Amino acid sequence: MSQSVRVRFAPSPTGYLHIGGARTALFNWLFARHHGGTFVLRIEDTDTARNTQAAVEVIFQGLRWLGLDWDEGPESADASGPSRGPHGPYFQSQRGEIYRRRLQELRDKGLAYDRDGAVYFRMSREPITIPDHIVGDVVRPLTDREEQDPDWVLWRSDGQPVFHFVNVVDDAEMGITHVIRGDDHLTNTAKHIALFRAFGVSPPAYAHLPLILNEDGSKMSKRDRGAVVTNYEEDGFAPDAVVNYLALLGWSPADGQEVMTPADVIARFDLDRVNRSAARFDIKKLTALHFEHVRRMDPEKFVQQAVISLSKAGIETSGFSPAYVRSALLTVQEKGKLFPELASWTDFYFISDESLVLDPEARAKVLVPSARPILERLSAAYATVPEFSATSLETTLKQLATELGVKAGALVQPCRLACTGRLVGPSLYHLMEILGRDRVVTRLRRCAALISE
RNA sequence: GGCGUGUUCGUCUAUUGGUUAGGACACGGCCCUCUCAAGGCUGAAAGACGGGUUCGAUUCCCGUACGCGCUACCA
Repeated sequence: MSQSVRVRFAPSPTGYLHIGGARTALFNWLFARHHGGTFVLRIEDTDTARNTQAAVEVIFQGLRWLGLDWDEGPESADASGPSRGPHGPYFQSQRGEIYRRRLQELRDKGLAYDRDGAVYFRMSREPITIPDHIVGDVVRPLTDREEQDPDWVLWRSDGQPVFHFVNVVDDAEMGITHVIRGDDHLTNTAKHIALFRAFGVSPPAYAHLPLILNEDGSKMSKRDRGAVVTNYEEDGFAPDAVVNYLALLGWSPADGQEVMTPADVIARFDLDRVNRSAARFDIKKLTALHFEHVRRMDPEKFVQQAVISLSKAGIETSGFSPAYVRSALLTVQEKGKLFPELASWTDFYFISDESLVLDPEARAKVLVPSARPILERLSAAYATVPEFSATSLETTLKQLATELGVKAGALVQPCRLACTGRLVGPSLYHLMEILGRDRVVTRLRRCAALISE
């Protein structure tokens, strides 16, 4: 079956990409990639009033950010624009002709008929078993209401086809082999199976994914910040980390590996290890995964991304040599911070000695009178140390501490504050080496001068 | 209401009749240490409840409770 797998993600452009939708897209994509199949993107934009081109753009952007590329589907957010693949158009709003033809087919077979201005489907009277790869076989008997009247509307009296109909027609036309979608469609799948049979097409395999809930177990709505994919981009998460985390919600690899690149996930992914129960979204675990990904990220890529987020925070690195920017930023890669937080960890590398602002709280705590001679001695020592390298700076500092009869920490803290304006940050000796002798000495002196006798 | 579906540490999960119920995140402690992290060691922490079946149930069956879904000329 490897060659024939065809799956699709069929979002409705509502103006944002829901995290649950992204997870559905991801599982489809993973399944296709794992089996060497085809991932189709289809836009269900039948609600013309609400579905704008901008709304389609948002979906594209979210999928692209996550790295979920589609093999068939639109190439433009414009519904009448170009597309890729032999089964277009991939916007439902452009497929009216196909739907009308399929409706006629049903009429010809005596399976569709008019009633009250709408067109009804002659539904199966028998219970339908839904074979689901995740949930197992689900028998869906008729409801009380359906006992009376099992038929349902295919085409509304306002001239619009209903979701169940277009969904099945498209899946049949596009040769979809596996329908992987949210749990909320499970019960309705009986209708879909009946329709496939009516068309004489054998239904695809089904896999209904459990839902993603908020941390407190409530349902995620667009009002929840975590429900909207673009927010993760804004908050500075690495997309690979989000993919990794999403994959782990409802699925786990047989080997128990937790930190995985998309390629790692593809290699391990299959439907047989997908859960049946809903999962709560845990931002802390996502963050931890983000740290792991950042730490393992290619340094050049890290620097590139860090420069962008620094620029967004108003810190310009373009005035410095690429080598300087690179070595400065790499001192914080191992910290695994979210990109927007990087600014407050590295700003001291890129601002002038004069505009360095000392954190008031730290200043009150560290710049006590006894710190003045320490800073003076240290600046003198650093002004003349032969080699301005991390190791020699460390040796020098520790020697001075011994000489003064104090612990190294008594020198480290004021020194760090003088150089960076804060008490936390990258490795002190490395940061000073990168800053260079002139700036370190200047900053130490300036700081010493701030302390009144 | 009816039908469907789910329920293992706080959270994500492993385990498909026999385990001291494992891991990860978060949390506590210790070590390391120039800060913050990281890392190492370590601690606390779970099978919703009640019945069966079985020599033996987290695992199979039934019921109860609770959550969720569907029950539309919404998608």
